[in-house]
Amino acid sequence: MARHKTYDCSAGCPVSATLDVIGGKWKGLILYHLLEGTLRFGELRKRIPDVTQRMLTQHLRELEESGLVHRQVYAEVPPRVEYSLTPQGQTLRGVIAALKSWGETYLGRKTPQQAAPKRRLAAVAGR
Amino acid sequence: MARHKTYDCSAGCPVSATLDVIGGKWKGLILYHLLEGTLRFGELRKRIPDVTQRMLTQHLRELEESGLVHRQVYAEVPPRVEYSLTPQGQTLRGVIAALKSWGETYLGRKTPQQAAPKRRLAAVAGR
DNA sequence: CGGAATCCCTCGGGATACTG
DNA sequence: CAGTATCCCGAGGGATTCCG
Repeated sequence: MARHKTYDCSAGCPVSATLDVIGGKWKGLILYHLLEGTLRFGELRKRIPDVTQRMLTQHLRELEESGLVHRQVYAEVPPRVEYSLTPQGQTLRGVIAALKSWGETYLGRKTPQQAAPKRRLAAVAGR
Repeated sequence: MARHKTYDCSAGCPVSATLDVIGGKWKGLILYHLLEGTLRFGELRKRIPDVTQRMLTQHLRELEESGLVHRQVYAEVPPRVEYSLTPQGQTLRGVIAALKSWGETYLGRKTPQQAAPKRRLAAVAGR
């Protein structure tokens, strides 16, 4: 999103800024897996089965532009490209951990499907 | 309408699950502001200047469906609707705090602008 | 005041094919 | 293996208007 979305409340809302950086459809997963160590392009694909190669490439590029991911190309045949987190990327560990932790609790809690709040007869109250 | 994304790696990736819930364009901000207390619709709009009423309503609905936000309607004239976090929504405090904290550091650090890693070596295609 | 309903356009992102 | 390049569609989201 680095260059697409343009709500530049960049200066005012760090919360959004962070979400903008890690909020892509697959960025959270990519970062999560890279936190465990360096991975080749193909390895990332295996770990994130549903991502298309196009999206994986694109998101990796954006993460690279954001300074979170390092891309190491080896001049070999066949080609080899390894992705790893930059020092700055490593600082996301706590954030990702928080997201994961909360997500686990959330998923576990809502499993039974929380009946949709029927708003047609909205709850009314006086005061 | 507009159910959020539906990549149901729901079981496998809590990180994505969380991002799916708070990753909307304005959800982070909405949650952030609601963490400070109950707010009326109009008050939220003022705090998030760039959001349109349509998007604000839509995102609030999704957050409500996710069980994070409570919507309290008062049968008055003129109408009054107050939004607040549910107990479950409150559990996001730590997550939002982490996002905010990281974002502040990130924004501060990248200010000098980390020149794009131009790999325009063989790249010819422009547009 | 706080929406709901319409219109409409952008662009995220999937599928597929080709390449160094 | 690790990408690029195209095509293309549907969701996301802005602006505007109408309503209880």
